[in-house]
This record gives sequence, structure tokens and C-alpha cells, in this order.
Amino acid sequence: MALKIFNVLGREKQDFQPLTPGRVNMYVCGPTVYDNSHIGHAKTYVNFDMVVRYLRYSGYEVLYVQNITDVGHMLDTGEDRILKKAQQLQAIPMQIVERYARSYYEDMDALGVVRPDISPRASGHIPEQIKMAQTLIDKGHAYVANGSVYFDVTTDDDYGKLSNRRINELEAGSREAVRDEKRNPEDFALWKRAEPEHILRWDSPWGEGFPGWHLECSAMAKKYLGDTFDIHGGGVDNIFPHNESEIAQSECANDAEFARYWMLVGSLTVDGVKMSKSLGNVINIKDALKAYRPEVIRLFMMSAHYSNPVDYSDGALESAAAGWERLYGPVRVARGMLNSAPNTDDGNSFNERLAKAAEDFKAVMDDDFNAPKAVAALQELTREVNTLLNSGTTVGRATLEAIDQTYRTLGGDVLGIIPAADTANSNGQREAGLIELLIDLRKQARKNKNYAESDRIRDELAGLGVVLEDRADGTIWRVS
RNA sequence: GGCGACGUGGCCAAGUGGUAAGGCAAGGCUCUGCAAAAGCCUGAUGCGCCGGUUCAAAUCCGGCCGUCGCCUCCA
Repeated sequence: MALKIFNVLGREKQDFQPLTPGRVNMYVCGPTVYDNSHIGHAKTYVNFDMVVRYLRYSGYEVLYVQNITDVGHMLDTGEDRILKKAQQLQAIPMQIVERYARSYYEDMDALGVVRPDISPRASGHIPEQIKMAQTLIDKGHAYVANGSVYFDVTTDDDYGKLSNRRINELEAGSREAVRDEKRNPEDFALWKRAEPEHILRWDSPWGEGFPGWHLECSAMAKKYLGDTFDIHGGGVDNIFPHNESEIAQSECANDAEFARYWMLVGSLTVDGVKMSKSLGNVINIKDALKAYRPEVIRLFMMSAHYSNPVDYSDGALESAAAGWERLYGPVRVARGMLNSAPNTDDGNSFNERLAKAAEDFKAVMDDDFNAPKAVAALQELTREVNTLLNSGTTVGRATLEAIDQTYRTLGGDVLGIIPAADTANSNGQREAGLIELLIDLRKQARKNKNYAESDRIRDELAGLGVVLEDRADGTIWRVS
């Protein structure tokens, strides 16, 4: 079955046909680095990470570009958010940008988000942006006004095709200062004249200024992916004006189709409402990671289809954590059993079930990356793996390895929710040894029917976050 | 007001014409020295409401109600 993608441009599910067979050129709008990343960013980039991982699993060679916006943009107040932060922290803008770009990578790495192949920064592509603005002026799609350059939306008949907006229905921008400069209220800036106090500024044919917010994505996508490329992604909240303007600029400047498939991910709310600084309900990724392991956060982010919104709450995360424990349980058991598994073909008939799981998984992922359904396929498999591993019958090494491999590939490589191995830090070996010693002492106590002692060991360990589970073939432990 | 998404068992959620996946929570049972984990069983005659099309609709059409997002910076 071929991969299908719901194309927001046209609003229909389509067969995915890359421009070049076997290759996917993909661009995703990245963050503006002026503060720590929050769990809304986590949803967007975990979702696209899942997409990229699956495309690669499917055999595509993917070139994944995701920008870093490090050029300040206007707040309603006319302030630049990076400048504002810089003033707060008494630092220069590029320090702020560097600090939070690093913070972003830290968070993404912690969440297991595979880094993009190229992470271009807006500030490093000023010439490309100036060139594109000039091209648009030359072609009559843009005009200069008081040192700023604006895109004239009336010159683009397609303007609005992504978000289904009609120009005459749009309301004028709210900032008085710019209204006079524009021919049409809906026109947007390609280049802005820098006021004297503006620190982030570059020379241009129109005087000192800085690029408009939308232009960087158009210029950088063109540079690294070409005039036309396969997939453009981002959060739905950017569909207008950002994505819409990208299309307008690029298609008018390049005389070519921009992105062929648009994938937009649903937003994340917290306890039912949108995160915002004013509501004080912004949750940083770093804080979320203190409470939940990354695999749990990833599983939660994929608990609904990527295009749907998701609501973050402690209850929802607890639920995801419980679901994750169930999913990971048999993997842990299988890996433990591998330590003493016989080299026989006992249980090999289970390979058919594993193959079916992989088929089911692929079928639903091919249907517009239906990760929640893919997780369900793993959950159904889990029931049967548990039955096998708890049946008391001998299971040979080959079968255990096949089970491990299935979870490692589908749950690990593609979804990123099954760790490749139990995380062991430098103290891990020693800790494991100590726990094994206590398990052995408890075993002796149980043998002597000294249950008071055996329960004490189990309870004390539980208090330290180590859970013991007695199985027919011995006692295993895990960190709660 | 315009654009868009959505409304499925206690909670989350899949499901685009053929008779309701999966997870969490709950109850019962099995296993266990007791637990934990796991397995089995129970649970929506109904998928916001009202009409319509059809042999057949959660799924298509029309209307209504409600929630959320965007329309200004936002992932």
C-alpha cells in the first residue's frame, strides 16, 4: 500500500508522489529562539520527527530542513521579542539567540527528536532574503515605502489558497504606523526599515533594516530544497499569515509551485486552554521532563493523530505513563530472558505474529501517519507477547530476539517510544548489582518462609523507587 | 463576523457506507506466601441534536447546538 498524506492545500488525502522517486525534500517551520521551548513545541517537533522517522523507515532518503528564527519580529507593542528579552537579561541579542537555540537543541535531544539535516538561521541568510525581495520588486509583486518593502497581495490571485481566506474579507492590520505605508492593508513586509533603537539590522538596497518574518522560510527553503519541494510542515496556528505568505512570496518570485504537500499539526492546549504567557500556563519542556520520561511525553504527543489538537494535563500524562509501562513491559522481560535463553527454536511460530504486527503497523502509518493506530497495533501485540512470555513454556533465543527487534524497530526506530536498552549511567552497573544482591537475600528469606524479611526488602526498595516482580523464572526489577 | 478543526463508553482516542480498534480508570476471576505484573471476563442497542439519502450511516447531505484554534506575535 502506498503512502497517503492529507494535503492541507486542497484539503484531501492524496497518494504521496515525491518529486524524485525515493527522495523526500522537506521543510518544517522552526522556533523563534527567544525563550525556553515549551510543550507545544514538543508536540509539533515530535510529530514531525515521527513523520521523518517513518519516511526513512519506508526507504525514502529524506532531506529535512528546519529553520531557526533568530531575527527579531514585532510584537503588538512594536517591540522586538528578542530585543525585549535581551534588555531583560542585559545581554546582546545574539547572546539570547545562542542561549535559547542551545536550549532548544537540548530539549529536542532529550526528547529523542532526530536533528534536522540542515538548521539554517535567518540571520545567516540575509543576502538570500534581500535577493528574493528584490526579485519580487522587479516582477511587480512588491514595492518600497519609506525604506521598507511590502508584498502587494493584490498581485497574487492565489493569495489565500492555503487558508481559504479572501483578501477583501481580511481586516486591516492593527498597527497604525504601518497602515499608511501599505497600498493594501493586507500587504505584508518583506523588509522592514530599522528604527534607530533597533539593534538587529543589516544593510540593504533600501537602507538599514531587517527581513520580514515570512521571508526567511521562503529564501532558505529555496536555497536548500529548490523552488519546488515535497513536504512543508508546521503548526496549524501558522497557517495564516505565515504559511500563506510563504507561498505567495515563493511562487511569485520563483514562478514555480512551492511545496507540493502541506502538513500542519494540531495545537496543544493545557487543561483545555491555549498556553500563553498572560495566563501563566506555559509549561517548558525542561519542566515536563522532570516529571515524565521522554518516551512517555512522546507517546502522549502521538496519542491523537498529528493533525488533531491534544490537551496536556497531569491526568493525561499519568495515563500515558501507565500505557507506556504496559508497552515496555514485555520488552523488558524479553531482554531479561535473553540472558539465559537456550539456543533452540522454541516459540518460533510466534514470528508470524510479529510479521503481522509489522504489516499492521505499516498499513496504518501509510494512511497519513496514523501513529495512535500504530501504537494500538503494538498494544495488541503486547497482549500476545505477554501471554507467550508468561506461559511458562520455553522460548528460544531467536524468538526473544525477534520480539526485541520488532519493538526496537517499530516502537524505537520509528516512534521513538521504546528505548534501545535500559538506560544505565556510570552508577547503573553498581546499582544493578546491589539490587540483584538484595533480590538474592530476599530469595533466601522466602525460601525460609521468612516473609516479614522478604516483604521488608521489597517494601524498602519500593520506597526507593525500585519495584520487584516475582515471576515463575525468578524475580525481576524495574525503576518506577 | 470570516476561515478551519472537532463533538464516539467514566477519561483519552481510532474509525470516510456494512453493522463500534486500542489505551487509562473500574469491578469480578485466575496466578501469587502476600503483592506486583500478566491473562481471562464485564461494560456504549449506540457514536452532540433534528431531519434526509440508502437494502444498510458514527461514517454521505441539510439544519441546529456546543467546544477549540486562527483571523495580531505564536509550534
